[in-house]
Amino acid sequence: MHGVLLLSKKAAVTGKSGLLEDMVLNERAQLVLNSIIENYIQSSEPIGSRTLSKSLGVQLSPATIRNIMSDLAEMGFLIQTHTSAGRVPTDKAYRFYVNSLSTPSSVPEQIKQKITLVSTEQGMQVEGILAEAVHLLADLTKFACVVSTPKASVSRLQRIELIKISEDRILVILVTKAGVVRDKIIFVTDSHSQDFLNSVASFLNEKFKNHSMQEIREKIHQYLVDDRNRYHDLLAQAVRLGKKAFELNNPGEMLIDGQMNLLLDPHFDEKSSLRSLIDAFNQKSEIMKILDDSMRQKGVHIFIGIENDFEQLQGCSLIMTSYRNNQNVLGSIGVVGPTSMDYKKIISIVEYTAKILSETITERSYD
Amino acid sequence: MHGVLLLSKKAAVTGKSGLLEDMVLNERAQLVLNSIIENYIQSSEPIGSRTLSKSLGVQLSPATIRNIMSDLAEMGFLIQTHTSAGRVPTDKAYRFYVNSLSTPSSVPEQIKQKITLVSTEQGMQVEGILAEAVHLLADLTKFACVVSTPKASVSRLQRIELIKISEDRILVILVTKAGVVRDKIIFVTDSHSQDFLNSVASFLNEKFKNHSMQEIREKIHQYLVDDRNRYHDLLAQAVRLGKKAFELNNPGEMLIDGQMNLLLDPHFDEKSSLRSLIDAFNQKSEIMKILDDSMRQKGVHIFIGIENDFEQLQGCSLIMTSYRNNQNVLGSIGVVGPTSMDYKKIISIVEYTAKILSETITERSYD
DNA sequence: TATTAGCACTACCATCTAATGAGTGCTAAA
DNA sequence: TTTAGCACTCATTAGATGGTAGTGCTAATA
Repeated sequence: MHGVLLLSKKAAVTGKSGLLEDMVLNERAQLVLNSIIENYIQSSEPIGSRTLSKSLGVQLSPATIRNIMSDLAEMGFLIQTHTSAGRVPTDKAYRFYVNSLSTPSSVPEQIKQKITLVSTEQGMQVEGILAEAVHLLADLTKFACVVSTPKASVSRLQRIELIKISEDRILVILVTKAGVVRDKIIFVTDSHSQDFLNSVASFLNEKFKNHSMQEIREKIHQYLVDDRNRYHDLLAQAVRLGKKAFELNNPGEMLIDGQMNLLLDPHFDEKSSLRSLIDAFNQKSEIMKILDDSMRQKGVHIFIGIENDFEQLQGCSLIMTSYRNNQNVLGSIGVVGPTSMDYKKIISIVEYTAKILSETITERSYD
Repeated sequence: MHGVLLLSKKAAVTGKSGLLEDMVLNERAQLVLNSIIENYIQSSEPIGSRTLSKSLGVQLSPATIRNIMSDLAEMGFLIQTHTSAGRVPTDKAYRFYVNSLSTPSSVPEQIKQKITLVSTEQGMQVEGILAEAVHLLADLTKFACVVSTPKASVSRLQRIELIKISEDRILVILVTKAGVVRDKIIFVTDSHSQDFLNSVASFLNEKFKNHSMQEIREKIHQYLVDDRNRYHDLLAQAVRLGKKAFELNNPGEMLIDGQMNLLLDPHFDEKSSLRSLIDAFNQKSEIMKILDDSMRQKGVHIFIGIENDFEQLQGCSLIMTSYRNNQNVLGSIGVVGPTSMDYKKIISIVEYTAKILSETITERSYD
């Protein structure tokens, strides 16, 4: 026996029990599986036992590997495209692989250098910075990338402005602490002078500065349920206008970049999967949901294949993470790519980009 | 001879001179050429003389048509992909075809009904309306569509706000008459109180409301070259801040939608042309140039194949037109598609969409 | 008992061939 | 001037073929 180099050879592939249920793979099976996955990520072509035997660090004959592969296939980690083809990892395999990536690999120095956001120097605001970040990410990963704009509701008020546009229209400008400027039109039934609007605005600013939009909406609601006759006219009007001004308007937006990168990927060259992708990106609301979900928990979120709930994207993997300023989680950013992506690399790039993005936006915040 | 149905049969295909130089096509040649183009737009496949003979309204034998085709090919209107293939129109042919479309065909009623912008009802501002318009256009044409955001320089000032963010940063909010809200950060060396900024803002508002950004910049420049000691402190400061505030910052942006539609088009299925397209859309500045150019002149602009200066897009045709409010031309909107697009249909849709967009934005303008 | 060599088998792939067919150009007849 | 007829070209398609990369199984081996 060659001793050291050979790994433990217990019952076939699974752990000591030998049952498939556990899905506890012995060391050697793991080694083989990981090697298949990494090879496949590289080549995008089915991996055969002979190829693997060579590329594998350990000395194992093709026949042995075939046995292991056969077991792995039975357990659902591998499939064959046809009888005499090599094996291809399943979603389950990628999940196993990703879970086994304990130490988050660090970004190579030369890529780190590329991850810088320059738009901030040009007096650009949050949206511009986000656009740059998502473009950068698309460029580095060569996949499609998405980023959600900061949720207004979590952000705190820096300032509100009311500008009279016409007799029945008022332009509301909300500036949040996060550095986001939102504007919208509200319609009113009776006309107000700009002076009056200024008073209302300064009242609202005084009252609500530093409060989150959510809080503000609640407080205003409180005012309204109280007997409003107790308040003098200005206050009553201010509350009424404030209600409209702070009403949740836009459901939040997202920016997409690099969609077309996916087309160069060999995995999406069939027409059917292409169409499904196009549909997916047209239905922004679904992607938005995934982005929103990723906001709620810390760390990088990985959806492999069918793990995401959006059918059209179930041929893809998503790597998502949130970005924040020093106060709040603001939104999330991530990539959409083939399930056979280089997870190690992509995860680290997404993570690092989000980090830089967070730093940049924190710098830009108004606290 | 059959008389009526047969068209004039002068010397071959060109006018009476028989010289190719004129490029004056006789009626019959035009008929054939137009028919080839329309067939090809429909089928995306080379058109043969037999096919044409059937689909043509006039009674002409395949042989005769071959003669005409041969002449047209010699004149550069048609090419063959290989010796025994049917003919395919060249850019020159499309140009001829488009020029001969005298009466702009009207949009079918059922498509007209689809061209409505609803975002305006949700208190959305110009950018939102533009996003909806370009999305709509992409959906109707099934090509890639672009729209440029309103140029700040031509638009007139509705209002400026200055908000103190920190000791050295001021948030400038510019509201233009066109309904565009732009924000940016300016950096200052010495700190100002918010009260002071309010005074400056109200001074600037008073002084410059309804002036175009261009004018404002010029006036401020004038103030600066005048002996500034003649002005009291507020004025001097106002001018200095105003200079920064009104400085041209962003070069204007554009929104793209439906890029991926192009992939379903049979003309872009080769990898090479795909790559060139991806590059094209990554280099927004070049497309921006074309959009800018289309702003300067009235009407619909059509760039067929090589007619646009952007090499990466020379395999495409662009249909562009401007949109406006009741005061100014604000930007332009259009589609990018294969040279074999259905010009009649696309032109009319672009035109009509731009019209609706203009109306919607005019409604939204602050005049 | 685990591993490996050997072998039969499978299915894809690239290459070749021949047949098909759409389309042309030319020529001579109408 | 138009058209019918014919020879010719060339892409596309369908079979046929040999090669290749892979498998599963079995029996020999360490």
